[in-house]
Amino acid sequence: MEILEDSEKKPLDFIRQIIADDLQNGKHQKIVTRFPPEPNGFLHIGHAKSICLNFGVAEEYAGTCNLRFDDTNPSKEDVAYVQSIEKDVHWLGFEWREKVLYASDYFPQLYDFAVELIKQGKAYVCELLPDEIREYRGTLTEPGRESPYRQRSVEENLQLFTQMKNGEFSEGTHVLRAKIDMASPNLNMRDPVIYRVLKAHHHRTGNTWKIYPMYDYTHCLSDMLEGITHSLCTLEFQDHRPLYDWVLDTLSTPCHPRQIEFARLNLTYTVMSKRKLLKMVEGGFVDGWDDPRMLTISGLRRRGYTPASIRNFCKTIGIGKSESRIDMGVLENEIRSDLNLRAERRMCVLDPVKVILDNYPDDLVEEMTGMNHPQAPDMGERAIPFAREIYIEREDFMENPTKKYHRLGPGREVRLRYGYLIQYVSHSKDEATGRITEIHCTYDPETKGGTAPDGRKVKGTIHWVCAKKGLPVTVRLYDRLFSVEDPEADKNIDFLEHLNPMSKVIISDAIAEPSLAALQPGETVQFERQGYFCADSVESIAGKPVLNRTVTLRDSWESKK
RNA sequence: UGGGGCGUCGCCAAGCGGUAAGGCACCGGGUUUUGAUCCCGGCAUUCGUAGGUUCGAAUCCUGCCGCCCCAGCCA
Repeated sequence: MEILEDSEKKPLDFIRQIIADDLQNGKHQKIVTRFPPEPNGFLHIGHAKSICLNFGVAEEYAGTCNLRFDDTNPSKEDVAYVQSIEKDVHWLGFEWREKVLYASDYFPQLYDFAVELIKQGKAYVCELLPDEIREYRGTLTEPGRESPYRQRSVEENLQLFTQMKNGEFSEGTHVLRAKIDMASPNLNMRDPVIYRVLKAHHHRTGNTWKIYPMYDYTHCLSDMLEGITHSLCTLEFQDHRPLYDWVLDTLSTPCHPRQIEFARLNLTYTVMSKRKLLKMVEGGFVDGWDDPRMLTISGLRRRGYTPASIRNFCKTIGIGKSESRIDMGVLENEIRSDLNLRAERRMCVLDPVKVILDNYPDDLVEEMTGMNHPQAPDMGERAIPFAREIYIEREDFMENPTKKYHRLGPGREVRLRYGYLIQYVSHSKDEATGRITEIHCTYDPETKGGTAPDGRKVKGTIHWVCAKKGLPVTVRLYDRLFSVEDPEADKNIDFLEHLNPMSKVIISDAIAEPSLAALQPGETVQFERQGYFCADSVESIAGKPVLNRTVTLRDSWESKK
């Protein structure tokens, strides 16, 4: 089935308005954006927002978007991350024209620009210690003081910078600083460090460099070198824009990308920072970065989210500058509406209780026919075995049913989906626990398939699985990771205190209709009346899928009762 | 108390001086062999707040209030 994405016209967000204007008034003929992750962690749903924006805008306006790794801090980065990031961006459905780019590819040019800055008298080597630099920087309300090394001659700076490059100084002793304004109300402009000594192994340049450029200095120049027209980043970089512009203006570069900031994504019932995600992984609170409860791209993929649902989600929430927290229900709604169209329907009993049809032949096994998708006959049908003993959901039987409850109970008749109408006879239970052990019913032979020739109506239709032919499966019921909307609301309470203890419930004795044995890893089906379930891509084995619940079906009964 | 941002329905979000789009949620009703889907209908006299300009303001101006970000040799 075709991947559906809503194509209704949405008003342009403020970034697209700027871009459309720039194109229309001729400022640019073609737009170029970039997605610049640091390879120091896994991508999450928040990155997806940025990816959809940058690659999306490029697609919509016939431009290009570069995937560029911002790898200027070798002490935190690793190739393993670049691989997972590339995989995730591809999986979301985006392509980059040129080969993958790296800020580290520009190290030689960045170095030359630094020399140029020194020659202009706009940068100097500072020997203040880290603590001293902080002290000299001043505070939010008091201006900083100038470094005693600020007035060095160009020659001396050149000499010292060369020595830095040659590895003659140890980490923390020398930095190259831009000479801007120690009294600026913007702390980023108080002679920011642009190069530091770092003797770490870099995943791409190895040990050739002993000094590494800082983000602010690197990013604007990398953008410029690639001819980026619009450099889109999150709100916290707003204060950095003057520095971004200063570097490009001071070096009088041939082009000057425009940095535009937008609000990052926040969702209810989760946390988004890399640091906190890392803490959950390292603390063993989740089963790794791709735990289906994690809102990492790899976690969502394993959970059963589709690329289209994530792209639609990003489209729905839009782009703006106000900080917001999107209701998790919006994301869930997107995956439901996508899966509703494409997932085949199946039956699976999660909490089985046996039903015996007293008047059904002892050794007969019939084949019932179920639609793979009631609204899409072209998706075909499958056979479902039926016999005297079946399992139904424990919650589909009630000893003393209320008026609104229209499932099985004393005196009740219900329909077994694609099966027969059955009539309650008796039930037995464990007196000690009150737990129902068995239910006896009779079936109406005239109602095969579920319709009564006399036209009588039954209120309830329940799902079932043949006891003899059913396939035992392991099902994991995943739910929101946290039990409160904003786990970070109270600064005095560790966010981990709010973990939802029921976020992962493993059911090892569920019983599914036999056709489920054919489910391939990564494939998703709808268990009727329950939700969408995806065969786990790493733990499923041939003929025996392990199922992850992606999301439940909407349930208006749950809220009514 | 320095600087930079943000404040439109429960949650997002259009609106760009001419009299409040849309989505999610929610509430009704219809269809239904999934209490699902689908379909119909309802849901801000009001735009943080107080003034001002104007025939006319959510949109322009001023003050006030609230929230977020910034003092890494992280990105």
